[in-house]
Amino acid sequence: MHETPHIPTLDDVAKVAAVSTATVSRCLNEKQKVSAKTLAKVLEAVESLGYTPNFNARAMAAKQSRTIGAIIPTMENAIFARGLQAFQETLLEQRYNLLVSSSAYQPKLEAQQIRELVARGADGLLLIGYERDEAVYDYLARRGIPTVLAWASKPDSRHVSVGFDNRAAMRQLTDRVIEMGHRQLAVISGIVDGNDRAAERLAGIQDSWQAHGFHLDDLPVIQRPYETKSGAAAFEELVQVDVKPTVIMCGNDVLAAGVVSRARDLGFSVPDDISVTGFDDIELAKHVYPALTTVHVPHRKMGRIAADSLINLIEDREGEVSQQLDVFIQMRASLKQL
Amino acid sequence: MHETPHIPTLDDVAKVAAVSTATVSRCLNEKQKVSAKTLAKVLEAVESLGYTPNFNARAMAAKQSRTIGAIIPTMENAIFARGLQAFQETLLEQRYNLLVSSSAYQPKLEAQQIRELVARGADGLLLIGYERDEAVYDYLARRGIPTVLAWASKPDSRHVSVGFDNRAAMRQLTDRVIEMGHRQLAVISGIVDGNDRAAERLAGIQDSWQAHGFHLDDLPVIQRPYETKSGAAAFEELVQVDVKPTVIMCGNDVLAAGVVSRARDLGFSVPDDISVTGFDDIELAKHVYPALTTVHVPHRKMGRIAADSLINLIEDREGEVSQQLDVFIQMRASLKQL
DNA sequence: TTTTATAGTGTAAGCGCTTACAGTCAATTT
DNA sequence: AAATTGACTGTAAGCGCTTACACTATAAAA
Repeated sequence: MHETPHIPTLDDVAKVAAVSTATVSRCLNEKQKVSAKTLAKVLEAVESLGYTPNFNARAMAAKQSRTIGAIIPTMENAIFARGLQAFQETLLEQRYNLLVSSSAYQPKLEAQQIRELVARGADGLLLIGYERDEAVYDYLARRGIPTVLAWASKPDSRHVSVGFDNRAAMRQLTDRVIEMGHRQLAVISGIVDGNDRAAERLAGIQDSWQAHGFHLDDLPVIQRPYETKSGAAAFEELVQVDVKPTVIMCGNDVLAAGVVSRARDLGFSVPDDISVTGFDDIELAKHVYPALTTVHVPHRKMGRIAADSLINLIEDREGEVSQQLDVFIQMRASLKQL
Repeated sequence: MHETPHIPTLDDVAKVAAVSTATVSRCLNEKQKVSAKTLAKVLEAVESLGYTPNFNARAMAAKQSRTIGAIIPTMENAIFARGLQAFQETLLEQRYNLLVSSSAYQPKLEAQQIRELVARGADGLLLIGYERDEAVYDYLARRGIPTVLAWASKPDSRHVSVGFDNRAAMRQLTDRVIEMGHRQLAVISGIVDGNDRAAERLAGIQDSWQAHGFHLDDLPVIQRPYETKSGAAAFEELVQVDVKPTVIMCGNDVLAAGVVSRARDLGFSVPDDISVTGFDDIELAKHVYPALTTVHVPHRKMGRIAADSLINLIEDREGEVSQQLDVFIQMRASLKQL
């Protein structure tokens, strides 16, 4: 394929510095085991040759890579961006590197990416949500790959997770909505199939709805992918019925943003004609107009804690227990008292 | 650290299938060189053992990794998300994998990440913008690492780039703004230091401003990081002067979104009291209110072409020339004729 | 039938590193 | 002075894979 210019190796450095490869390796990884004189000599050789260690060789020989893999459903909207950024920053502080890939919400693809990352020697994995094929967990267990599940929480499960209770949070939001006088709800949920967070959120709404004595049949629900345009389209469907909803509760802020803008384009006033709620409290939620009432999730905190837990797990330290974070309802203009 | 369960290797597979490791390797990589019978036998062994190839070993032995590295300034806002997603999809189609890391707009960190990815055996690199230390380019050249620069375009340079002319685009937008009667402009630029895209965009505004016979001294410019809250804060500064601007041109949509919401919070009507423009046409631009007049960048197309170019480069095929993509001005409500 | 391809397989030499182990030598102890 | 220690350093055996090369059948050609 390519002209291969000579790339300096440990051997080259060793030769130039007139020491053994073992010594060079020590200079790079365990300075304290080497005399100051040797260290200087070696570093100079490294410098002059422009040597960079070959990561693959190192990982293979050392059987650890200081690399963490993360697989998120999508990079295309900001749902995971903030948490992941914090996750990465925390890892970096501890000299771990992050490899990210995205699964496009497809379990098959996710499973493949997991293998991919493990094959790459990831020391640990960050996965979103807990619902996946048992075979995947088996694989991870057999390989002894420490794994943290985030963005969801299942305290009773045997996996360590750092997240929040999607269901309870959504139930709480729904309680609030109903308290505020709304009786005609409509729901635009994410696609629940293969997405436990979406499923839990929907369940949370239903919990509240039933607890208030209403019947599930009277709760219109449509499922759509997490994209603003899906939210927009769904809105049009929902308002074409006889009894218009007084509030549309969305599975996340992205859907809600789509709803709000389409509503405005169609001449509806939010929240005077119709209220809208979201979930996640991403940037977008503050900047659409009217700003979204939503569930605030401490994304950065979650990312940070997930990183710490994972590293603890990898380094066999204590403190790797699951954590359930608190979320709260962020009231903004898109939801109105009736 | 961890109990190390036995992880099956090529040797194990070879033993179980009663063939040599070379044959197993062929079954995995060059099926056509192997008899159907052997293939079946081997695949069965692979299956029964739950074998997954060790990536590091493979990369080391084969001296190629089918991995592309990308370093973007940030994952935290959506500027790069869409293009990167398309980039990844295109790579995947050709069986290349993507490794992403972010440099937080710090050249030093970027340089480090470049070495990191190269050390990991990346077959090629995607970098944003062209402005970086010559030493970095030297390093890349010495190692023979094919590199594509995106989100910017410098046709005369020796590097291959897939992007658009930030300066010309912003100049065009500014021409439009001035044509629409605006004479009191104010600019919220990104931080231009170490960010050639931001610098070019600012230069584009200045080009137009001067071409229309105005003086640079009369063009208030402030630089802020690409965050909505910076845009919001900058807005407050800009309107505290005697002669309020009739339009605020922002270095990108993120800043503009911040401006628009803060303006509203402070009781300004956009665009009646003040117009606002952005750049990039990310999702956010459509969903803030009023929607942003901005420069539309074909992010997905750019990502796709960048991927194709890079692969061509790596595989020494033709067609790896730089491409400059067309952008256009997307008029929306945030900019008003005076 | 003998020669010559050809398809399929095995052998073994690395790829660039880490690290157990052994060795050297000067500084301390006894 | 001999023995012990400890600080450095070197030797060499892998880590799990790919691939050049050699080899063995079998089919095609002569």
